[in-house]
Amino acid sequence: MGVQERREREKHARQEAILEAAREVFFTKGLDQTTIDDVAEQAELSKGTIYLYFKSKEELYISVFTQGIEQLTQQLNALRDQFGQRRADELVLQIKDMYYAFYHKYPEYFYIHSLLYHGRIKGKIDPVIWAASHQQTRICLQVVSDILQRGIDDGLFRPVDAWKAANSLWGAATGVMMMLDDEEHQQMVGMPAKELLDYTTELLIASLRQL
Amino acid sequence: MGVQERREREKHARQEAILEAAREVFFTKGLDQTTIDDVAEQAELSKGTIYLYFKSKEELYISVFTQGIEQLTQQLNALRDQFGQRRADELVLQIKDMYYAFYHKYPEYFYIHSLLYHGRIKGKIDPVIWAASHQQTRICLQVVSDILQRGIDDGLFRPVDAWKAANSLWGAATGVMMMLDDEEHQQMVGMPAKELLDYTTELLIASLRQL
Amino acid sequence: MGVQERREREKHARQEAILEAAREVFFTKGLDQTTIDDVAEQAELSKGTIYLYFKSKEELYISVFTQGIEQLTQQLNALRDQFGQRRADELVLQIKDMYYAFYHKYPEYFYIHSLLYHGRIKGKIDPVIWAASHQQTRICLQVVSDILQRGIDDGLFRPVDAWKAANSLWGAATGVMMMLDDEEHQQMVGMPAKELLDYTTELLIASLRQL
Amino acid sequence: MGVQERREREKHARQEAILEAAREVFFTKGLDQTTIDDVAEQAELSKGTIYLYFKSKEELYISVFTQGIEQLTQQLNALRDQFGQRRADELVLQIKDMYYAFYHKYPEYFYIHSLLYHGRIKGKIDPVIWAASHQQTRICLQVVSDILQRGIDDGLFRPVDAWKAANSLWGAATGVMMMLDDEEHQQMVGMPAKELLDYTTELLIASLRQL
DNA sequence: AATGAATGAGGATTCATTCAT
DNA sequence: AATGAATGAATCCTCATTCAT
Repeated sequence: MGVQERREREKHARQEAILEAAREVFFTKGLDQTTIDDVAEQAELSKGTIYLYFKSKEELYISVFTQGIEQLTQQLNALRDQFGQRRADELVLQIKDMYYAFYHKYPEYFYIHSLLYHGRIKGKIDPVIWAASHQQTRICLQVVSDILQRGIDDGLFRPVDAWKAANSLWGAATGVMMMLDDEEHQQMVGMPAKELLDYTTELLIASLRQL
Repeated sequence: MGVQERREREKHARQEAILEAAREVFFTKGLDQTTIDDVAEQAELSKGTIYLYFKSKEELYISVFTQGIEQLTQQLNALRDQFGQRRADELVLQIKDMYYAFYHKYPEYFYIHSLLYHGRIKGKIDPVIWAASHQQTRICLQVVSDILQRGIDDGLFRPVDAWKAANSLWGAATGVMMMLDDEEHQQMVGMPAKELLDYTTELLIASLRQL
Repeated sequence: MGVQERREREKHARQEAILEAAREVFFTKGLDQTTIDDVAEQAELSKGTIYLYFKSKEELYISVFTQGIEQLTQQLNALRDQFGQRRADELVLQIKDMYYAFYHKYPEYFYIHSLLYHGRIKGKIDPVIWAASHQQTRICLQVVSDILQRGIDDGLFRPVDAWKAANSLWGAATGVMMMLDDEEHQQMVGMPAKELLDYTTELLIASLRQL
Repeated sequence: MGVQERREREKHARQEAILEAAREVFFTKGLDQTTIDDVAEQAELSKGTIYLYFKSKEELYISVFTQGIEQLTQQLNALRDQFGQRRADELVLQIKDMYYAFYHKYPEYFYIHSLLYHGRIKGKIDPVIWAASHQQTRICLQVVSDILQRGIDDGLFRPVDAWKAANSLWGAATGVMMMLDDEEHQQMVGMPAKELLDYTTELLIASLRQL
């Protein structure tokens, strides 16, 4: 009895360890430039073992991605519980900072779009994993939308389409962060990513506010 | 004498043809998934010929990128000439539409950041070409900035930092377009990219306006 | 004491079960394309267990082969007991039908020659098992030879070399059956394997008959 | 002009050289046990070059097979031209010897059936090449059938179905040769393959003869 | 006896780049 | 200048076998 449980636990732990190692290398080198050998070495396991836990390099990659989004979702859900205690505009700013911290830890997450775009990944992974990944993103956006709606209900924001505004905020934030991700680009612009992000968010929120 | 000129002309024309072919395939498959054979076939040339004109796959890729930005720059410069005839806020909206059209034709341009980020490209290309690429981007942003400044001077916009606002607009626009680039993501959001772009731009400009 | 016997029995039963499962997959996919995982799954056992009963994939394969030939031998021996009741030419026809039925059930047995030929197997299996496999084949041929000799003694067949004729019959039967084993080849020839087998046997027996 | 011709010639010569090298190793080790490296080394070329001429290991294998059958076809066609000069039964014996010589040089050709049987090959090769391979086999059988028909028309053979008899002869010959292909099996039987082949053919022809 | 996680050698295939013609 | 044949390093994935539990 206990044996099976322990095995289960160990198996899960190993899977987590592989994901952690994979994140490390994928974020350093990108999907195409990362080899399974790289991941195996980082995880201090043999190549074959990686394939015991993940069917292909692509599935491993998307799993890393999904896990990351899950973390973000958890944070957002925790925030949701503070609905009663804070004003909606404060919550939005908190989300922004949360998102920024996430971006700093997992910048690669933003580049996955490029791979989706070219169909580089789609055909090679389990549809279930694929769907889960999309679902997570939806949940993130939904939390933002709910918060905005709350602000509207409270008379803090104008009666805009909360979902639309949430997507605007999310997209704009992503865009400015990505733009300043490149070191040289940042020097050209002459300000840190955080500053531009704050500024952009400020502009958007100001627009949403009830006059 | 005339011979040399003709040669020069032909050489340039061929280079343009290769760039055109390369754009076609790079945009369809992405850098890593594109082979030189793909480019050669598209250009109806032999593999070896490609290497007569470009030192490596990476240099070819960045050249495509640079050329694209050049086109955008030209359009923006043409706009600059209308400074006297139109209001700054109208010009900004025109730039937005121009940028959207550009994005529709060359979505890949947005993904190059991912490659820059991983250093996938930098070490393999001629520094001169590299610098030119950055310079082009600066010019684009400068035009937007100039237009905003003009709006401020005209009392149309609040006295914000034009350069900062230009970067906000550019980054936000890029972000929302990229976000809705993925077909499935677009379905999840439930609105076309253009609509979200228009909405986001509207919000930002409203914020900039003199009350 | 009784415990040991039961253990012995169980062990044997399990070995049989593995052989049965192995036959199933080996005959479907061939030696090289079959994995031990395939066998384990079919047997509803773990990979490791297979290795408790058979030293290697090759030994398992040859065991399957030997077991099949043993079945054929048993049938042939049963036939031998009818020596007194039937004419030799009738017995030969019965053997032919028996062989055809065997071929239908175990076509793979004919292909093992290819593996023997390339030495693909020899070095990897227990010599005892190997010798047993050859011995079985000899027994089959001996039964046919004995029947032919009986026909000769009875004045039914011409006084030919019974062993030689037995080998002719066996080889020819094998050849025509294998030839029509391939679906497309069969379509090309335009007749079912059984028909060609009957025809060929008829021709050979006619030749052996006393005029 | 001459350049293109020479290139063409060289290309063909290289392809032939690869086929020759491939035959060598395939016949020694069998399809599954042969690596492309083996072939490349034998051909004194690099691995990549092999793939320049053949799409996959399987296609190379079937090409070797087809080329072998082509040789046999040529020999058979040459024989056809002697129709006027020799009796049909003599021609059949000549074909038998020709087939035996072929078997001695290319024993592997007989084992290809095993690979066809398991579908090991079919899905991985160009249908055109595949069809050609079947077509060649048909031609071989047709020549034998034509000769038999000639013998029937000449009153040398009984009025049997020539196509059916041709398939019987071909299959039987293949079967006895394969059976004695294995060295140990041959020792068990106690006679060389040629002797059993001659004997079997004799029996079959005797059966076909007009009494 | 049974399990199944871990290993790592092995092999097919691809593709950027070179170079002789 | 243009070609395209040749190269061989690189990489994904498989699977027979071992071994600790």
